[in-house]
Amino acid sequence: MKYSASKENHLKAIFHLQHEQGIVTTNALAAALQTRPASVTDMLKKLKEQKLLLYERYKGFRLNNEGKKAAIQVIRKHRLWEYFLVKKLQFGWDEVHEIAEELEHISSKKLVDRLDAFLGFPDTDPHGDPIPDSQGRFLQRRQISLSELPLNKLAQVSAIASQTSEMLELLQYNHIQLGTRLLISRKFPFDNSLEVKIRSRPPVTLSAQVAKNVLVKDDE
Amino acid sequence: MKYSASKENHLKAIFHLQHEQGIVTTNALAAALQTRPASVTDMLKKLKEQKLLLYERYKGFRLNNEGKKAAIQVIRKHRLWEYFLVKKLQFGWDEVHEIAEELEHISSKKLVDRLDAFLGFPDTDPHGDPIPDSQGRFLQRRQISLSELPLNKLAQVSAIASQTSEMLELLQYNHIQLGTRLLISRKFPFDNSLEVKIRSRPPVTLSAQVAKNVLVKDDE
DNA sequence: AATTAAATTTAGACAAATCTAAAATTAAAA
DNA sequence: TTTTAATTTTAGATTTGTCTAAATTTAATT
Repeated sequence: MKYSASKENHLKAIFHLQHEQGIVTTNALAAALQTRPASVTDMLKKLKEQKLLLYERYKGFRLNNEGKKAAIQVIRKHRLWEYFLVKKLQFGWDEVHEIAEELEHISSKKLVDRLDAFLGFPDTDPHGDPIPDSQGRFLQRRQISLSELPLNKLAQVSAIASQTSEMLELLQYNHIQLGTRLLISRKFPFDNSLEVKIRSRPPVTLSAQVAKNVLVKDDE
Repeated sequence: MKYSASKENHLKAIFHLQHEQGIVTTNALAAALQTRPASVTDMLKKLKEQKLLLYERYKGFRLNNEGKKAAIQVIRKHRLWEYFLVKKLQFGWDEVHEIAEELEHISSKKLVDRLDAFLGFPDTDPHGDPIPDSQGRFLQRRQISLSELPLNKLAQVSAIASQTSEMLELLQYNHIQLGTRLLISRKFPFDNSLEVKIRSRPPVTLSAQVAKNVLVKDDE
């Protein structure tokens, strides 16, 4: 199925917001797309019409399976083109986004798959984001600092940035190690410290300094 | 300056028709673009408005300098992408046109120039058409058979396909050799023979068989 | 030269995507 | 729990590119 560039942009933005915020609001989507809430509402109706979106007026919305599949294909194209621009055409990683915003709407599926092969089936784009494969599967997950993790989002510890023994001791004391599944249950804006929950354990508090050095990936 | 995909398509089609037919008509353009004459007229007004086109109603039209420059940039993009698809992504030369029709509308000038460098500054696309350089100059001209040359269009002999001695003798007798400037002054549909004029000489007649084996390039 | 035919343009409509301003609904605060 | 505020949606307009049908202009024929 082929969708207009504008529809693809909406699908992609909803997918990202859904992923990061759990729930998507009309205002948030309008802000993400640099457009107006009224315009978003118009588009939501069309996407629902095309059975890409679960949506009832005033009651929020989210992509259904079809919508997610479509969004992932756009993301795949975007990230493959970014990879191409940086690795083959010598662009800087910070100047490729705008161009990829255009390239991602080229429709040929065959083109994307050939490009993928030409690039050697990369699984991470120049910004560190995972590139879904031809079937829409993310083989790699995005690695971020624990301090960037949204509230109540389950994640898994994937690396420790600064491996001083003092740091490792502190983490070990708090039962945090590679592979530990955790989520942030509270954030304290005063000093940016975090309350972290590990399954079937009392919550522990981590300083901003520690959180910055714990890298996590989305849990599925 | 940036133009819509539809405008770029019109500019490109006018450029080609202008080049091949000398004069462009509303109907011919509509046919080339698979659209309606009325739609073409609408677009002509907009292109005139934007000072890309010399146009007065009912009196025909042609691109001005600005229009030509814009058209050539689109053609450059189209042909570079075709070259990329065939040489790097292993597409067949006969399956790249449609994809290039989309890619040619990506706007970044920097992208095109980087792509050009990545491809090694090719001067001919996979169909044998010349690729204009970054400044819009055609360094290579298209080679076609004399039998495909339009009426009254000046061209220059660039190659002889079948070099039998009988053929060369015949050509020599008619004062035709590499570099000869000529034009077709008449075509005889009965046997597809041609009357050919060479500057300051009486016209000569060539059979379809001979014409097929004489290759020519546009003269500038 | 008058008539017919072909080409071109205008007039008016439509679809997609967007907008502003006003109305409806939901959420937050007093 | 009213009242107020924020969010979301509707109604109606705008822009771009397209269309059909009718009118106009130019070209071709008799």
